[in-house]
Amino acid sequence: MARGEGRRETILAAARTVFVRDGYAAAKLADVAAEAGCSVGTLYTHFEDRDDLLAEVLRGVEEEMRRSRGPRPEGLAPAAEIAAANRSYLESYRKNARLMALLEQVSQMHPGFRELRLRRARDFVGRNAAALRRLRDAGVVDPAVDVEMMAASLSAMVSRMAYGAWVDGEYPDDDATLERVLATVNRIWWSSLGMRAGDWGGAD
Amino acid sequence: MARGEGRRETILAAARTVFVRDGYAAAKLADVAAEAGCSVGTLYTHFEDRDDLLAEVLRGVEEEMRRSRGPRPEGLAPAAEIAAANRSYLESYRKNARLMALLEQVSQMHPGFRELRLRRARDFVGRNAAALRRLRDAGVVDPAVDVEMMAASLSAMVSRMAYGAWVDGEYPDDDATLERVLATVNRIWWSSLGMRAGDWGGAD
Amino acid sequence: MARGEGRRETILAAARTVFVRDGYAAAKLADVAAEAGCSVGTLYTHFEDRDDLLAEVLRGVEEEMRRSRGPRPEGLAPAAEIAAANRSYLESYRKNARLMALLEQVSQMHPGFRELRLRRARDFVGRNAAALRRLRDAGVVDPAVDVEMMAASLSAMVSRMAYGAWVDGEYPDDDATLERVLATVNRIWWSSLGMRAGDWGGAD
Amino acid sequence: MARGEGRRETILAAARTVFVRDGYAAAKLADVAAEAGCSVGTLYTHFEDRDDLLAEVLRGVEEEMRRSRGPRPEGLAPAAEIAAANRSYLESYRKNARLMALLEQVSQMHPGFRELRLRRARDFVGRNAAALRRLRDAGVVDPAVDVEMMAASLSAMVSRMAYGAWVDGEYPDDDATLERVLATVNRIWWSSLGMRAGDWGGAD
DNA sequence: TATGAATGAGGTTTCATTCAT
DNA sequence: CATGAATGAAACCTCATTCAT
Repeated sequence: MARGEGRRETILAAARTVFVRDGYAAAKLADVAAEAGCSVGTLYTHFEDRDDLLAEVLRGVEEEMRRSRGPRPEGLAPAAEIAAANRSYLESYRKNARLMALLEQVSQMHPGFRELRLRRARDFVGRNAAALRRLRDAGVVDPAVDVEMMAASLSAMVSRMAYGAWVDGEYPDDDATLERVLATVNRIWWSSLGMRAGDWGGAD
Repeated sequence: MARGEGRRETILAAARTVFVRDGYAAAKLADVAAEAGCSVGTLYTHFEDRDDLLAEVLRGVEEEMRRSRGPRPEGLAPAAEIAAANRSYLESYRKNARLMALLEQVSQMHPGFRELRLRRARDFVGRNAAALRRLRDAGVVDPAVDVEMMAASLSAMVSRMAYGAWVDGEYPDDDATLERVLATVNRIWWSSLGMRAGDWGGAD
Repeated sequence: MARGEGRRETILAAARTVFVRDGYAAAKLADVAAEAGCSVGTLYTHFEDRDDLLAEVLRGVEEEMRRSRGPRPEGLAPAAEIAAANRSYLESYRKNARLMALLEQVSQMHPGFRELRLRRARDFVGRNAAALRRLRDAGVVDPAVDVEMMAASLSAMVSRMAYGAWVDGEYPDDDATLERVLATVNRIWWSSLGMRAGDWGGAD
Repeated sequence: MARGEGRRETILAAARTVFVRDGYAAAKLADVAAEAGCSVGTLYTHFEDRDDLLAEVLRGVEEEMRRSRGPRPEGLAPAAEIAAANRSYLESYRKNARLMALLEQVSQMHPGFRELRLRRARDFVGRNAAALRRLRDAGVVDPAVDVEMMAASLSAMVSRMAYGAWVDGEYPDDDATLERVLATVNRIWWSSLGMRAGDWGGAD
């Protein structure tokens, strides 16, 4: 119906809906077409094949998340900066939980999807590692610390907690849960970096 | 062919090989039968269906892991106890990484498999929470701490690091990587519990 | 191959051929496809599944039979009306004997098919009961008669004789058999309704 | 367990239960073995194959029915003799309705089973034809009547009504239904034979 | 560009039958 | 005679992809 770009976007939105709703294995192109209000043949006018369609969906999400995350805030205290990054990550994850689950699922099947997930993870780890390096250079953190591995570990903790909370549904899906998770991971971050309780005041 | 003594075990081993090698979706019963040296029909003499076969494979791994993990060691210092638990978990994960990946993959498809994974996760978290409670009652850990959430977070960190190391292959698959990961997560555990560096001496 | 105009009809005809020739259990979709000159997958473009295909075949026959039977003729003497109805039923049955046998067979397996057969039977009985009621109200038939049961019995007789003649093949499959059966069941109908021989003159 | 004959009878009883309960297509030898308390292999010690087992079951029922029906009663008035035969048939059918349905079902698949059913039907028709011939020779019935066809028709009526009542379940399954059916078919019999109402008094 | 009927490869599942113990 | 694990042949059904209109 709609021309050119509009049609492509419509299909992407429909595919996102269907893939997220039914999972990778159960999602059928016929359903995507129905959701998009076009025929299956049309899908092949705009996308290579089933996996290409999914890849585009995921690429779109990555873009979206990148946009929603602003630049590193200036002038925050280290503790506050960490808290802000964690909050941003958790909120974003909560909003896109079904998609993150989908990404997790498909990343085991095709190397292409795996790269997508790893890129996202490395991006998060990388930014955290940079923050750690700044703190180390500022003398806040013990110089002997394995910065790369610590950034990876603390990042892994946050992302897996998000998975547990909003994909596995291990806790009630409400704001209180987010705050509780956030408070805990923040505390672990700070203490791991050698910050004393006094440094945290009102940080969150 | 065989008299049916080890038949079931033979099939389980073959299924483990094939499922791990090809992934859930691509694994074919014909390949399992070929690997086991029996006909496809025989699989149905011992298992309900394809999913039952996989479930038994995974149940077997759970059992195996449970056995490989001995009882909680007596008389260790808290820091050493934590280190021992983490080492045990990481070593076990490393040995069964492909299966853990498989479990991750299928747990998104069938609730039954999901329960299997969550049970394993909750078991690990639960034991860690118990350890935390002991430390809190002993006055080592700040009484204000959210024990459940902290146990969950620290456990999540360890398990996700294992996933990154041996499923994603983010680091070289050697003993040095295991030690590096272990040192980092131990340090985070200890500092999160308020232990000072002096408490750790030679713990690992 | 074809453009899908008569595709559905082609498949229905092929299915009818195969189901009638091989019976419900032995009929294979591969044979239906071969007979229809299309691939097996195409069957699923037009029908839910194997049973849906058979149901549509049977529904088609029902329709066909309904059309072949005109409205109740006006101005016939009661005896002649009965004779006409019986002739119409027998001729129709003879023409579709294999399908009636198939319907009999499958109606024991799936409730849906059973309903199809019972609907057809009840329709025949119902029309006969209506005729009986008219004759009772006109004083031709003894008012004490159990109209429902008598209509059911006389209908059962006609339908089972048709089954014996053209499914079981108890008599030669020729026009003389039809006339012989018809003469006999007509005579039973008439005498059961208290009509004397004089009423029948040349009725048939 | 039991020796020789006893074992064979046990299996036959089990097979009867299972075939009647599940129908020909759904009946599984494994269920028969379970019901009989033996292994599947044992079934093959006593019977050729699945169909042979069913054939023996049906042959047993035929025997049983033959025994339950006594010799033609002496000294009854014709109307009463007819009524007695009809009652006997209907009662027997009602008792074995599930088996009659099974026989109907399988008689379309194998000629052997078909012969079994036709033999039973012809037996009933034959006895009725003999009665008719006696009545014709005694001058009760019009000599012009087609005795064979009339016997077949009236027999078909009775048997199909029994099917409708106790296989299709078109009426309540109680004694009143049996009496109602019986009264109706008797009346049709009698009037078809030219007997006047006065002849029937208390016949039933 | 859009359509949607046609394709067909391929896996899972069932169960009567056999035969070594 | 009894056992029951092993067999393996079939058949249904799915669905991504194509291509004539």
